[in-house]
Amino acid sequence: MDSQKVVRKWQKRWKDAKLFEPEQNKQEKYLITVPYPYISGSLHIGHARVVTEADVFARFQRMSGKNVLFPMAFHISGTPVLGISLGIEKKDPKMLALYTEYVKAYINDGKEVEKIVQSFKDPQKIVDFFIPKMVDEFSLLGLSVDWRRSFTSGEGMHQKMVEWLFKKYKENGYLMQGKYPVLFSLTLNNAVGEDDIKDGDLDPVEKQDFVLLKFAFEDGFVVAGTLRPETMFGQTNLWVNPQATYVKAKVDGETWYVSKDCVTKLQYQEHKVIVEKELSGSYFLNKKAIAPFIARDVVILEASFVKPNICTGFVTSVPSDAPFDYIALQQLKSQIKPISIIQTKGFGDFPAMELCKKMKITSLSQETELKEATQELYKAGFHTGILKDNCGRFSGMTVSEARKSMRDEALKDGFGVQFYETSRSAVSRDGGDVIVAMLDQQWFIDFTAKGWKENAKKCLDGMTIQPDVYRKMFEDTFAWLERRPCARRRGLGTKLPFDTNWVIESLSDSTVYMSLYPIAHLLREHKIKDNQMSEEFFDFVFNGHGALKDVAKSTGVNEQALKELRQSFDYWYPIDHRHTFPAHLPNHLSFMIFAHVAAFDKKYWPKKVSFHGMVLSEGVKMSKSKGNTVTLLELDREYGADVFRAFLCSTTSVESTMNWDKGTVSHVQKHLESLFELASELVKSKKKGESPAWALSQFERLKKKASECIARMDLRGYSMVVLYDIPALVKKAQKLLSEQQMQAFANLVSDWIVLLSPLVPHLAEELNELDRGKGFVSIATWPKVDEKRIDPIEEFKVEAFEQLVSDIKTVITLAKVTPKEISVLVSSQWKYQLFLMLRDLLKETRDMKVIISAIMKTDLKKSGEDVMKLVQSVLKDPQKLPEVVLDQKTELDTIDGMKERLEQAFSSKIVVLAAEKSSDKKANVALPGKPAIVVK
RNA sequence: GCGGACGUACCGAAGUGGUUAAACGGGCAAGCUUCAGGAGCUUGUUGCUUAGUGCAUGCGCAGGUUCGAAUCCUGCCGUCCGCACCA
Repeated sequence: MDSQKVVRKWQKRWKDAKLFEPEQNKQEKYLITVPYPYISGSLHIGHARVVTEADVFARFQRMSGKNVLFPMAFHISGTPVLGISLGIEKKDPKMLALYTEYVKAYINDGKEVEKIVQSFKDPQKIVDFFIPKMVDEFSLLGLSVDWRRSFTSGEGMHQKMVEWLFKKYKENGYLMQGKYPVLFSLTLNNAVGEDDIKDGDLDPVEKQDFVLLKFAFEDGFVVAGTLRPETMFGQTNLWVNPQATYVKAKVDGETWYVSKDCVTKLQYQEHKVIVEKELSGSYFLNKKAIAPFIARDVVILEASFVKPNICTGFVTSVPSDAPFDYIALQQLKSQIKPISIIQTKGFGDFPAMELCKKMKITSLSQETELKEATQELYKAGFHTGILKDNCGRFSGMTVSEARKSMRDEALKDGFGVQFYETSRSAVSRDGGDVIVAMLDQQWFIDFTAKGWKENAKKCLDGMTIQPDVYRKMFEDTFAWLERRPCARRRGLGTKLPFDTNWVIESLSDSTVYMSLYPIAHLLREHKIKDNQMSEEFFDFVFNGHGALKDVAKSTGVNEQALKELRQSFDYWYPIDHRHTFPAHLPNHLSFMIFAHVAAFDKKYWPKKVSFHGMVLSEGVKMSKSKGNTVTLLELDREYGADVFRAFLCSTTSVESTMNWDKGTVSHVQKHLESLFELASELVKSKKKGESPAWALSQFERLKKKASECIARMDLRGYSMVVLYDIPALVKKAQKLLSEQQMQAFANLVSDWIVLLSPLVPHLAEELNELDRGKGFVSIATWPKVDEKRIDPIEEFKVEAFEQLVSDIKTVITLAKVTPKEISVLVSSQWKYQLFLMLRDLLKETRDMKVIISAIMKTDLKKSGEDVMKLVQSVLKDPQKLPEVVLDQKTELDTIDGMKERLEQAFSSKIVVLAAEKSSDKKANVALPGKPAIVVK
């Protein structure tokens, strides 16, 4: 079977038949969504997981009689696309290579490739190039997506809808403005994100919150920064780098001494700085300054580890708790002794000294070890440290309390100033320095606004969360959500409608975009212009607010169109189901809930979220550098959609990790091929007739299991049944049934094909074409389970036969004989009576006394001793009691009926007897359902 | 540190108080089949033991609740994730 050909054949037919383009009707609807993907190049199997799982489930819902809408759109907001453009423009070799490779996957002509890559200097060109490719690639998976309703977050309808949302936020008092520190590129003169910073993804840059402390020095202050104000009672000296350049400057009217590099940073953090003169670091050597908190003279010593481009270029020294300071003093052979200030669990008076000794650090050149030691002490101190008696009014506080109190006091009393610094030195993609800048008037979403969290909680309480363990995480997230910056100075997206200098940040603009799915194609059809999609417009379409006539008048949209839009929205909304990744929980999904409760009437709040697991390739995370990325193009070429779908769903439960491993994938591929052959064989051989009850019963049972599993989105359980259990049953039937019976049994293949359809739709369509010759199995009705067909007794008889065969084999092996005659001795009559009684009794009690006394009241008493033994052993090991207890006659007849097949199987004479009629001592070991076996 | 999840065979994994734990998939081994390869089929894959279809052990470790625990509770060990403004 040529998978590519089959995939394309059916996808074309589905498309031509508009099979997955639903409109509102009288049926119950089901709107299932997945996160819209961000464009970033070729799609790979990581992207494929969420859509495939959603698709399998969507197909099942559709076949179960619901009107299912599975739509998809594309996200282009934010800075990553800009980062790509910038990288290409600045000829970043990595970026060029990456995108050349992406484009090459679609375009053969080398010159054309280069031309396209160069065009990516314009971000819109990236969007225009990749989106059609993404649609094609997703389609290759066989998704039942209605592509008519797709849009990007850059389109007018999306932007207008986001504007509407933000106006709602504003009206509700959910927005506020304030100061906010951001990473900032001096050359780009703009805020930057992870994507704009060189190696920002590998080694993320954070903003660290320092306190600058002022040390009275000459006519002003030497200023040193610290992350650990709680250690200030342990200060012994200051450090300066004599090789670096410093300045004397007026900062907000005071005279400060700081490194030259610090000046710009101070300016970007809202300080007024006028440089008076430059000074060498050596100017400060061995001079004294007065340390804050301890109000004592400390000497300024030289230290090469002090970097002028970090903070102010001065560092205050706390040798008791800072490994760098301790080692630096050691190397200087200084007389200065550390002052013990913090009691840290697991350490004595001088943790820095202890740790350095333990880690064998003796020199400042061991920078890596020193950093590690600093980290460890920082952590240990923060979690377990308590300030000692020599720390003034802060004595007895924990480190975390003291850090806050001392910081607050320093800021309040004016000898400290807040200052942000990057966690490492960083440059933007164009090579310019990245610093921390303070933005004024930053816009925030204020989740703490009155009533908002309560409503969000109400929405959550009404939602299904699958699996439910994630509910608590939602609750925790809601609890700690406070204020979130929601707009930036740059990036693609929607401008804040009431402050157009700002672009709405990309997570905040993608919270309610699903609301466009019911109407996107209609907006296009009716040629509704951007400027017509006003606040009144969305109020009407989304919430039914306002009068049709008024809205038509104010927007210029005709009443019929408005009515249609409104009806379509009201039909499809709310979202019935969103399938997504747990990483979205603390941000996107929580924001989605908050945004819905902020802007939509209660009946449109989302109803269900389900979560899926991670994706690995060959046991590790997929990444370009590891070379284990599998793109959807490769997938299509080598395996085809059905193999992926079957592999994903059968090897991985929805919530666990999928590991793409080629060995297993090709097994699945082969399995599908043989499954196809098996099913085709059934289609060809089926004839009217009667197949035995046990086989029908087992098939019905599997059908039931598959239906139950897929209904609760247990895709793995469902896949196992349709891919493995059913073929195993077919093979068993082929072995045990006569030709005529098998031909009759083969009729079940039609149901099987339907059951396969959500999972492997292309293969199922092929089979269906063979079987019925027309129509689409993709929209067939899910088969009903006929409980009446499930017959445990008939099934038990077959199992008993198989068990008997296996037992006889064991006995033969143990007896080491080639049997001429095999006797099957069916248990004595009284044991059936006992087992039946025991089965009922065991349902009520496990108490031996009660059971025995009940049994001894009956005529079983005459077998007294044997009964006791048997009851004891059954109670000890209740599995001895078979699921179904027949009577002696039925068992005899059943086995007698198998005689011929047994004789064939063992090429031996078979004698079937009741235990009572046998003189063999083995007859006693026979139990109901477990006859004794004697080989001769 | 806080919060959450997990720990079952050689591997992935099913089973969440009661019908033989390990279904199912894979690996490995033996046998059959095939000119060969690929593959397919059968059997086996905790230990002990046996003239008889057996017994014992067993779900990270140690306890507890229960007639009965992989499953519930407690403690310990180990692994993973989140703790934000980043899509």
